Amino acid sequence: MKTYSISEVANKLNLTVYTLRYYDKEGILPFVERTSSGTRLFKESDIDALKIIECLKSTGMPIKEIKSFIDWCSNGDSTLQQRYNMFLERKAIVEAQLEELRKTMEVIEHKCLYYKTALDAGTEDIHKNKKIEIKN
Amino acid sequence: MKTYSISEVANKLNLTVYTLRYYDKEGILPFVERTSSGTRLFKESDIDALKIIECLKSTGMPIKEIKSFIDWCSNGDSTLQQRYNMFLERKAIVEAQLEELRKTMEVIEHKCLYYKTALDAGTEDIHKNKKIEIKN
DNA sequence: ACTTGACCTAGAGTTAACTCTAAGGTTTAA
DNA sequence: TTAAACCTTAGAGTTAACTCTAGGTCAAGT
Repeated sequence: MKTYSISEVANKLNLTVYTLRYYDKEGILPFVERTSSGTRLFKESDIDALKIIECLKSTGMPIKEIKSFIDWCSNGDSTLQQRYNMFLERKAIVEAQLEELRKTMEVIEHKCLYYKTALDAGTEDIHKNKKIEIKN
Repeated sequence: MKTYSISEVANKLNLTVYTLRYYDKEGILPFVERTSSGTRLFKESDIDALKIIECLKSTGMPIKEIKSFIDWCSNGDSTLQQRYNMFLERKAIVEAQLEELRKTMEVIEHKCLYYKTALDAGTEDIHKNKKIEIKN
């Protein structure tokens, strides 16, 4: 079975070796094996697990909570319900994030138009009588 | 013209008074006026500006960069191009964030299904022969 | 044999964005 | 007039997630 060194994994996943060692220190890489001399050996499945870790991280999940999940994974089928609940919760969080990001996008797009108009007019004053214009 | 105290603004925008004072210290609230005794008085337009600041912050923009924008705003029409460019750049960033968040959502939804199936079966082993099943 | 380059750990340092404390000033209402 | 409930500043403390350094081990190539 093919294995990868820490720097190979870092390259593959766009992380640094420092970050991977930090993750290991925090206990979220308990599955990574070592050579007799102590060098980490990452399996293909370890890289898959790291991709899930990065996915959870991208939802804003703190490393301590990711550790709970990893611990559950190590504890087998008795933790299936917790893991399912965790992903349902994450789903709700990401849905809320998407909704907020869409709102943010609307504001930003509105500002793009605002500044385009101002730039064409040469002055921001073009927007000064906005409310009066709406009235008429 | 109606004005608001720092704690009123904090409540209105779901921030703390500490955060607002920190923003002021960082120089992103130069427009907020004071009473003769030094108490901050927030105008309606200051609250609007804070909403834009929160919008930019939600895109991951660091406060130092937000300060550049606020400084440009203080410098009038000569900075319209910079401000326009900044919002175009932010738009591209938010588009990328939306795209990544959608991908994250797909992974999370997949995991929800995965754990639902495992939970119904009572064991994660139900997923063990996945690749073989696809072959047949 | 020895250099090179990758690996290791422990632990210190960094950064951003708060978050709070201490010490003090002001306003309001009984 | 005095207590409560605000407000102020300077500056220290916190937290998460890295990021790096020092000092050392190990395996491969010349």
